[in-house]
Parts: sequence; C-alpha cells; structure tokens
Amino acid sequence: MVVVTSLGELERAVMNVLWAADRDMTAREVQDQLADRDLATTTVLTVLGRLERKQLVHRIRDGRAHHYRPVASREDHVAELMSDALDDASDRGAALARFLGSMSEEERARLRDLLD
Amino acid sequence: MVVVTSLGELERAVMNVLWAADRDMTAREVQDQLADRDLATTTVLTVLGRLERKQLVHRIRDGRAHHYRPVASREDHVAELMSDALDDASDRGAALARFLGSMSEEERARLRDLLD
DNA sequence: GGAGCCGTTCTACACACGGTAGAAAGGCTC
DNA sequence: GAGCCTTTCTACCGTGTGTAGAACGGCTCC
Repeated sequence: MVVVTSLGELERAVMNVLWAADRDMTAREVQDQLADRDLATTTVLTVLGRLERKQLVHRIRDGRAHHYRPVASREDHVAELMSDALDDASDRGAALARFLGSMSEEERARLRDLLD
Repeated sequence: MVVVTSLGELERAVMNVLWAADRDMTAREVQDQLADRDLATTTVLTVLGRLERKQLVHRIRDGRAHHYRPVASREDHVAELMSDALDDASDRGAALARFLGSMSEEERARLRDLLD
C-alpha cells in the first residue's frame, strides 16, 4: 500500500473538483470551477502538476492541451487513507473497536450489511 | 470531531515512544528511548511542546521537571484518523465498502465479531 | 553560600511544502 | 506575421518541522 501524502487546501479543492466531475477536465475547466478563488491558470497548472507528481491524477494529452483525471475515486482514496491510518495501530482490533464506537448505530448497521 | 493535524517524522517517533510506554515520561526519558537519533534534550522538549500545542500530549508538572502523557491512546488516535478520512467521502457507504475490500478475510471476520 | 547541574524557555536557522503567479516558449488561427 | 492558448520554468512567501544553542531559575553539595 502506497503511503498517501497529505494535501494542502488548494490541492484538496482541485481534487474535489475532479472527483465531482463526471469526465476529465482541463486546467482551464478546473479554474472555472474554482472561480470564487480567482486563481491564475498557471496556479491551477502548478497544482495539477504537483498532484500528478503525487500520483493522485493522470494527465492525458489532448491536442495542445491536457486533460486531468483522478487516479482513484474519492471513495477509493478515502478507503486508502483509512487503511493507512489503521496500519499505524499496534492493536488493529482495538483501533477498529474504537472506530466502530465513533460511528452511529445506523452506520454500524450499514457496515453489517456490507459485510454480508 | 477535532480535525487531526498531520505529524512530522520526529513528532510521530515521539508519540510512538509515549504510546509504547506504560507510564508518563520526562523529556529525558523520551530522549533515551530515541538514543539512536542522538538528539539534544532541547530538541525533544521543543517537539513535546509542539505536540502539546496540537493537543496530542498532556504536560504534568512534577517538581522541577515535567512528565508527558498522550492525550489519547494510539488506538483512539488511529480511530480518529479513520473517522476524519471517512468524513471526506461523499458516499460513506461506498468508501466503507472499498475499505472493507482492502481488508483481509480474517480482519473482516474480526470486524463482524466486533459488531456484535 | 558559591559552583555545578538540570530542566525549562526563548530564540533561531535551515529545509521542505504549499499557495501563488509572472516570464517565456511553442504551436494554432486567421 | 500578430495574437492567442497552453504549457513549462522559475520564483517568492508563509508555515511547519527538525534541530539546537543561549540563557534563566532552582536544587545540591561541599
């Protein structure tokens, strides 16, 4: 399991845009989705480059421009973060027990369903 | 739920020492446990101070010196990290499903037991 | 009661990372 | 050929982390 690096605020925002989209996006499109931040295009490109270096996005050449695609779904990413966290426990069972304890009863029920 | 800040390498090592101990420790004792790193006492104190700022350790005055104690057990901490990760999912059920998928069958069985 | 010794606090420096973007280059478009 | 996009390169700043010296305030012990 690859250790997941931590993300900055903007990096996270960019990943959220990509995850929310149902298709690959160009830097410009990501920028448009983050219009409230009033970012320069180069800023978005820099961040996308860093996310590529962290292997969180793929870059696909499309003519003159590039399209970006998350390597994993948000849920896969979350699951990986959870696994990495769990790997830090010396007593995995105890950690899982604490984790369950922090969940709602509904969610525990959902988990039971998922386990079948 | 408090958002858990990320830890540096040395900070993590110090927490591991405190978690592994069965009692509160002084900076000097932590330093001894990390003897292979050949750290100055002040370095350990600085790190312990930062961990206190992050609310990961408590500092208890004991005469001239201080003793340090983890605020939460390693397993509680791990469970919190897992919860925080899960909170990032837009589809918690899907994320949980992926998480389960990354576990071994034995561990899933253990989880089933824990859920009863 | 002065000399060490010990633990603490303050301060500092270097490096890495993340947010941010300008300058410049390479290639369409017209 | 003049613009216009998109990318790449480079850079700067703020913050976090690893690291530790300087200095201070008390014990201890002769």
